[in-house]
Order: sequence, then C-alpha cells, then structure tokens
Amino acid sequence: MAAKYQLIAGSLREEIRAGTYAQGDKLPTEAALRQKWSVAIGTVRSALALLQAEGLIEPDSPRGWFVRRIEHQTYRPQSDGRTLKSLSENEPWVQQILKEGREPSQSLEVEIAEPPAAVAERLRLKPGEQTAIRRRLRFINGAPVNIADSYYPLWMVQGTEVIIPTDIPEGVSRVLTEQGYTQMSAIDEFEVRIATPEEQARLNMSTGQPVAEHRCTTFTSEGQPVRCSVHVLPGDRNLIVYERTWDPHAESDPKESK
Amino acid sequence: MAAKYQLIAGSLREEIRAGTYAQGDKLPTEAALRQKWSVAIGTVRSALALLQAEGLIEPDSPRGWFVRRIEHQTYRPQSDGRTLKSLSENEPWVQQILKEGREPSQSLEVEIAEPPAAVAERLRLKPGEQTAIRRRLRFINGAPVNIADSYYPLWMVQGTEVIIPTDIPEGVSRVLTEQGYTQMSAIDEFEVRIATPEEQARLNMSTGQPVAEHRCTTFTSEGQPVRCSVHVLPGDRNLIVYERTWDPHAESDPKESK
DNA sequence: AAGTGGTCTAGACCACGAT
DNA sequence: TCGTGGTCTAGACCACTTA
Repeated sequence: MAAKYQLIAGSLREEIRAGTYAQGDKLPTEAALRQKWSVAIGTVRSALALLQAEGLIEPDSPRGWFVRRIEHQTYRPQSDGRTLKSLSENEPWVQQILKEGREPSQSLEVEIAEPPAAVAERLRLKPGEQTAIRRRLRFINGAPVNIADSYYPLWMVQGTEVIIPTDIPEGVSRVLTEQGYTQMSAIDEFEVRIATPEEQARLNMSTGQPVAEHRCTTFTSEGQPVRCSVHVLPGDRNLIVYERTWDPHAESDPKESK
Repeated sequence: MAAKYQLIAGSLREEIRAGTYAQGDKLPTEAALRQKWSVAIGTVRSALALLQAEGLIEPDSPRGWFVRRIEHQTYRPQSDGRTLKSLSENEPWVQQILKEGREPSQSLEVEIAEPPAAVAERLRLKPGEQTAIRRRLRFINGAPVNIADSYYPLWMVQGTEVIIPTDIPEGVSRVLTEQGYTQMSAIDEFEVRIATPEEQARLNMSTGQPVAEHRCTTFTSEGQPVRCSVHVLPGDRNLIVYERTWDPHAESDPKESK
C-alpha cells in the first residue's frame, strides 16, 4: 500500500466514506490534487482510475470528477406472477422499497431470429430453430433501468399477438395459456459480471460497472419450456428482492447451510 | 471510438471472443503490443486497463497478462431450508449445475458485537443492541468462494451453542427452534456492486471485479426477525439459482410484467 | 541475468462546456 | 476565452519470477 496513487486513492476514499464528499459532489480537480500531493499528473490519474474502477467516482468531462450516485429500484422476479403481500406487510423497509415503485415507461421491439446459445439450450431448441423475441428497454424518469428480452419458441406463438410489437392486454402469458401452454414453474438464474461495451451504451452506464444478468425460464406442468427471459440489471439501479416461506407441514426445518 | 487505446482494446477483445486467446491464455507482452501498434507504452497500458476493467483480463506480474477464468459454483439460497428436487429433475443443465456441488471447506469465527446499520435495521434492534455474529469464509479447492456472516439478536441466543465457534449439528436453526423461534419466512435481497478493497483482500479478488451482496432476513410466523445473514459472492465464482412454482389454485396466472 | 508488469515523471495537444 | 478531463509521448527505475 506504499504506492503514491494508492495513498491518494485511499485518502479520497476515506473522505467519501466520511461524507466530506457526498453523492454527486465534485472532487478537487486533477491539477489541485497534483499540487496537494506533489506528484505528476499521471499519478493523480492512477488514483482516480482506481476509485473509478471501484465504482465510487466517475468523470463528467470537462466538468470534473464526481461521486457516483446510486439509487436502487426494487426488482422483484416473483411479481412476474403475483405479489406476495402478506409477508412484506410486516416490514417497513420492504414497504418503503415497494412504495418507490414508480411506473416505468418502456420501448418494445419484436423480432424473429435464432436465440443465443444459452437461450436455445434452456428452451430445448434444435440448432437453427427460431424464436419470437420481444425486446424491451425500461426507463424511469427517462433513464434506462434495465433490459428485458423474452424469447418464445416460434412454433408456439406463430400466428398469435405475441409476434406483434404492441403491449398485450393481460400479458403474453394469457395468450400462451390459450395456446395450451400454461406456465406453472420457473427457474431463475443470476450471473453477476461487468457490463459489455454494448450494454454500457444501451443502458448509458460508465465503463467497468457491474450488472446482474437474470435469466428466467418458465415451464408447463409437463416440463415443456415456454419462455426464456434475459434481463440485464445495472447494479447501481436495481435491488433484487425475493420472499420465501417455509411449509409448516414439511418434514424438515430450515437449516443453517454447511 | 477513434482513440488508439480503444482500437487496441477492441482488437484484443475480439480475439478473446473469437477464441484466439482462450481462458487462462497469456496475451502478448506490453512491449510486443507497443511494437505491433507503434504506440507509446502508456497507450498499450490504457488498452489493457480497459479490458481489465471489463473483467476480461488480469495481470499476473511479472508473468504477463492473462485471459480471466470464470468458473461458476451454484449458489442456491433456497437450499438453506430444503432442496427443491422435483422441479430440477427435468432440467439437465440444472442437474449438471447441482452435480458440481463439491463439498466446500470453511473457516468459522464467532464474535459478539454491534452489527452494521443495515443489519440492525433488519433485525429491528435498538441503537447499541448487540448481536452474535458467526463469520464464515467458504472455500472450494482452497480458493475462497464466498463470505457468509450471520447475525442473531444476542438476547435470543445468549447461553446457547450459537455463540460457540463450532459447527452445530443440524444447524443453528434447530437451536433457534428449541428457543421458540422457528423460522417460517425469509426476505432475500441482492445488491450488485464492485468489491470493496477489504473484500478484494479477503476473497483474493482482483480490483474492479463485481460481487453480489446477499442479505437474507428470516422471521418467525409472528414476524419476529430471527437472523440476518450477509453473503458476499464474487461474480466470477457464483451463479445464483432460484426455483419457483405457481399455485394451480391461485386466482391469477403468471403474467408478463409491464 | 533476462524479462515482466508496477509505478512514476514531465511534459504535450485536443475537444468540449461554461462564462 | 478559460478550465476541464481525454489522450498520448518517451522515457525512467523498481520488484519479482523464471531460467
């Protein structure tokens, strides 16, 4: 920890944690830091780059360096189906989170194409089989909050409203049920990684910032995959929340996992 | 995208995606890239720093730059209680994930102290109230995979095995049930962010890499918080998996969320 | 001993936004 | 016009690993 740039970064990090610089505040200019620490400009920039990589600050050239804001929207995979009100009613901090639920706007595009390999695998498609893709980009206050692309086996939705780029009353699930494919179960996967350059552009993120990629695959009671959704959630704008209950009549109690 | 360092980074990124350099492979040396592109060494380093921030490569001085490996362990919050076998039996890719479940080793420390503010809030503690903390660091093949710290209100576990730093047969939950606090429900929260310098050190991560912070709060049927666990999961080593089913007798069907 | 990345210097010119 | 960060140059010495 002897390197100068690390000392500078450590000092700034501490000042940010202590509140000397609050969210959205402007840091001293590079030239000011250079003078204060008597180092070359490159050294100051190494320090700032380190804090940027930690997600603490971001540049807004030519205005300067600023402490990043983080504002979490609640992301509730379970409310895809219904809301679990009973549980959360007890919890003020959950209530508060739920109240934030401003209604987002969104863009929608529909496309028919081969899905990525990960999606094809989950929908159990043969190589070359096509899917209907509904691509949504969700905004709150004009700022993109997440990407949500849903993939359906083409044979399942051919000739239905699903392949028309409009909102569907009561949702796509109603149409799928009418086709005889009622979704009865789902598997959610979350992968945590840095945003790709494409995602950075589409979601207006700064480089090096993390996202959660949420893949949700739904099934009929017979185990037929119906839909695979891929959601990309920027870490600084989303808080993922699940609620669970244990069946009082089950044979085993919840245990501390080993 | 005209900057030289971005062109160099783009070229390397493409080669990595195309498989020219596979996971674990060594990239050309900085000197070699400098010659190939006829730029100053600082420019090459900007390019490498960009790819490092994207999580694609990492330095292993003085050996060189290497394509990062990602190896996901499955992280299943629900198996805290029981396993949901029925659903996954249909899914080969889930089966495969489950099979990977090599038994991890772990370290355990117990401490009695005030919890962080976020935990105190979730356990509904008054300022100054203390908790029993069981800190675990989990390893697979000697490599740390995640941090798992569990907090219990001290009054609830005073005088029990919970405050002794040994593994507890059948888990802490058995003890809590004996004390009259059976956990019946839980709220899971996931926050996605860059690891702090402390976490980087504890989990042997490189700088700028993302983690999921999983906070799990459990409750009795009366809504009394029993435990709050904080898990820190490095993104490149964990894949979070949930399974859900919909009640066939419920009034509403799963819908595409708006 | 040779080669690697880690750190640092001391400049330079540029585009862009605010004034 | 001035100040800002963005990019780039052309070096330097260091610690460390491997041969």
